[in-house]
Amino acid sequence: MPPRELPIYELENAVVGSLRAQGRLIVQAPTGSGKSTQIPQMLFNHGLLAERGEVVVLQPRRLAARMLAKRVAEEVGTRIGDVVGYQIRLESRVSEKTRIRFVTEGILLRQMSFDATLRGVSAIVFDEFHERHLYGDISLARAVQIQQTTRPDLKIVVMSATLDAGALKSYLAPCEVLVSQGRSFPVRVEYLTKTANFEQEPVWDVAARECARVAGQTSSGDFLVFMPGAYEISRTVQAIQGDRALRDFICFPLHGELPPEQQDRAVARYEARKIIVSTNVAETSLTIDGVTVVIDCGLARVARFDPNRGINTLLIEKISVASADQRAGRAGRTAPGVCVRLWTEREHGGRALQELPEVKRLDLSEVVLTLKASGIDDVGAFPWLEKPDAKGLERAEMLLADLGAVSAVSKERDEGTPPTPGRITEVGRRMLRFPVHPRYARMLIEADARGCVRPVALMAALTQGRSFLMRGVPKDVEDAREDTLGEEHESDFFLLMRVWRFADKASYSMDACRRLGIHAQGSRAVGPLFEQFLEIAEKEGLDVSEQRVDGVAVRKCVLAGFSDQLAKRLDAGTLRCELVHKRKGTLARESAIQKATLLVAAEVSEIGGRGGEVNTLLNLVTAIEEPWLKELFPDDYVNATTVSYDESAKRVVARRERRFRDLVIEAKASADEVPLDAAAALLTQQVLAGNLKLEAWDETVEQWIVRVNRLAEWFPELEVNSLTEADRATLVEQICYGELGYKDIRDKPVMPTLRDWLTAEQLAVIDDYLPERLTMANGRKSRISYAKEGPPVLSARIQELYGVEGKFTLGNGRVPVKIEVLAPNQRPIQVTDDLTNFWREQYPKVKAELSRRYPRHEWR
DNA sequence: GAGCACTGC
Repeated sequence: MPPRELPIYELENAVVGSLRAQGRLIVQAPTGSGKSTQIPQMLFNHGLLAERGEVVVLQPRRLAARMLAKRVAEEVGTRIGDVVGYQIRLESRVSEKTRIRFVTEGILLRQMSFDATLRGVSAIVFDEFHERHLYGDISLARAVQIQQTTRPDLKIVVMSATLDAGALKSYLAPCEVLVSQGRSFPVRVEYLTKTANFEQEPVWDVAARECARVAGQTSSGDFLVFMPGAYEISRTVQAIQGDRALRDFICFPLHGELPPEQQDRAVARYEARKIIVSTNVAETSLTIDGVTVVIDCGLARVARFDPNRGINTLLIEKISVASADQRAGRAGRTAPGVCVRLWTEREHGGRALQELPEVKRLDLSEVVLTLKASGIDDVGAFPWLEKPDAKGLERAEMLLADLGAVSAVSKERDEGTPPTPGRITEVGRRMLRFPVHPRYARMLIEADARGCVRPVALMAALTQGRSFLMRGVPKDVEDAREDTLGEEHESDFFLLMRVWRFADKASYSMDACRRLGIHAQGSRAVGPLFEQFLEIAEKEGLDVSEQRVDGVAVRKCVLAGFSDQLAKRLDAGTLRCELVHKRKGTLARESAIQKATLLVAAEVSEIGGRGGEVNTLLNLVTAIEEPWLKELFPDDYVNATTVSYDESAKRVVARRERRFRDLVIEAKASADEVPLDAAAALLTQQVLAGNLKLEAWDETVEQWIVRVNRLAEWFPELEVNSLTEADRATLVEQICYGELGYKDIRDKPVMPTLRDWLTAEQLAVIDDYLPERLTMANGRKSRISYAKEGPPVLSARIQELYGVEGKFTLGNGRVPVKIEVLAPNQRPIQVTDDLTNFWREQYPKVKAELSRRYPRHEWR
């Protein structure tokens, strides 16, 4: 189609007019409308750029940047790199003459962080903004800031296929939204009428049943089934192949871990109708022709970063409405289609509209460092389009401080007050020159001091992209790996290096790579990155000379970058580990480092299993020697005798303990003497927490404490100190003093210690003033109970009270006593403070009733 | 029966 006939040209006048008036614009238009190629040209042709200014078009993918530049160059009629150019990592085709420049997201953000005025840039176009990549969000926010301050003439255009334009519009206000409609084939969406319970009927069985049902209603077109992962896919394929109604179909699995030829087989065209069972690869990246039926289970595995624990998670979640629409659209590429959703319409209404933007899901440390380099210290106050969780920002600040990239964040602070924002340090600025995660940047700087920049640069390059070592390979591949690569006991990084060297030597040949289970494409990308890192390192004055590789030096660099992921093996026999920060994890099966007792994991991921159980896996492991901890982090390594309470022995013991931050590396009982006050304090803690019970501390003791407190209250002239909760702890501590174990304190008398609370004079009167028992006029003794509040209470059965009259008092008549009259069964029937009154008023009625119920008792 | 898919400097 000639460019002028593209649907986007309906908007030409509006685009130009709006940008002249406001400098900000949102364009909403679907794929195929021509917006990516034509809007930059409109800006250029209508004089919206300064005399030699350029329009920078932001693309999320390198391939798109390159292809779009090529197309636009053809349309403009120049060679690429002339008026129209592109710039992506490791590749730049621009010149002095370039006025339309397609770039990928990282390029623009770097340009902004090194030149805050964006000299030479007249306009920025953000394409595919709905994908909401982290760098897209940040770049837009920075562009708006720059426009508001130093560059009011800068034009900003945000474009997307689908967009929640409301939030964006108010973020960019004042700003117009222009909409262009697209064209596509209709897809009829069907829902289940009843919620499926995948616990009872597995998702693969439901999917196969729906396939069979729809197959009976259609006579042509292929099927595409979406599943969350490889395991569910293989079960679905089995279920489909076992279904007689589907025997005319051929069925293929499709996911990223499959070898390329199997992926090709799934996508190829056949005479017979086919069913492809796929992960999300088929949602966006792969297009499959001929599909008219989509069966969508509505689930996907989603990767996130949990800032609370500093752990990556990969768990099965419900997909959003936008993602479900994208999947449904796969049925309407070539003809009208059907999409069956394995959930109800009602449940659909409760789903999230969009996936969470990256800024809510990813580790933010690199972005925070970039912002601080631009002078934005308080990143919480940055005008985020969508503000990340405070926890995520805090986590990033902490990591950067640990790495020395940011001046230390004060760790002891009051609950609720935000941390003081740290400032970027000189080391932080040097780190930022390297386009890698701050952990690896820090390792490169450490490597300079230890003479191992080359291997560390290679390690950084090896971990940039996807892992290129296939998992779960067959036994023969495993054996081939071991034969070719040898054993490794020090670091998974070293094994990866050997894998890459092997692939590099074999010129990334498919055959050689397949033999060892290597993704050829992935390993091919390592070399150029390695070169780039070495180039930057050299420019930064690091020592990049070839040296004999010192494995110890390299492993120390790994420790410098990942000290917060130090782990200790719990037992020689298990893979379970304990990490710094009270986390737990399991050594991954595919790690070669199965024997180390102390290690650092460069990858910590939480993975959801089939039955919903969750596992934290430690991967990309490096064995660590304990003395390095002291060498690299002298302030965090402790080797001291500590005194602690041993729960199983119920005893305070001295231990020789070696610790890194809060991770105990080893604790051994020590013959050292235990200081008695420390022992008493620890035992007291256990007693007060209710874990240990002092048998002698009974109800009588509690009553005694109440009596002391009431004595202080009612007889202030005695100057008795009342006994508070804190005093109680002091008393327990006094009782425990001199003892080490529970067996020493369990039956230890407590009253002697408690009696010491009072002076001799006070002791002399307490039993007199506030006695435990009171002798009444008839000669009988009755118990008196004291409570924290209210008068003392004398309780006695009616028969015990015969012959007693009037009121009772204690303490020389100062404290009136309540009398609780009990029935023969000890149940209270009346509370009174005057017995004479009771005998006269209530007793006759009580007697009538009770004497009938208890005829064998005496009733006067 | 441990583990989606991407992408960028």
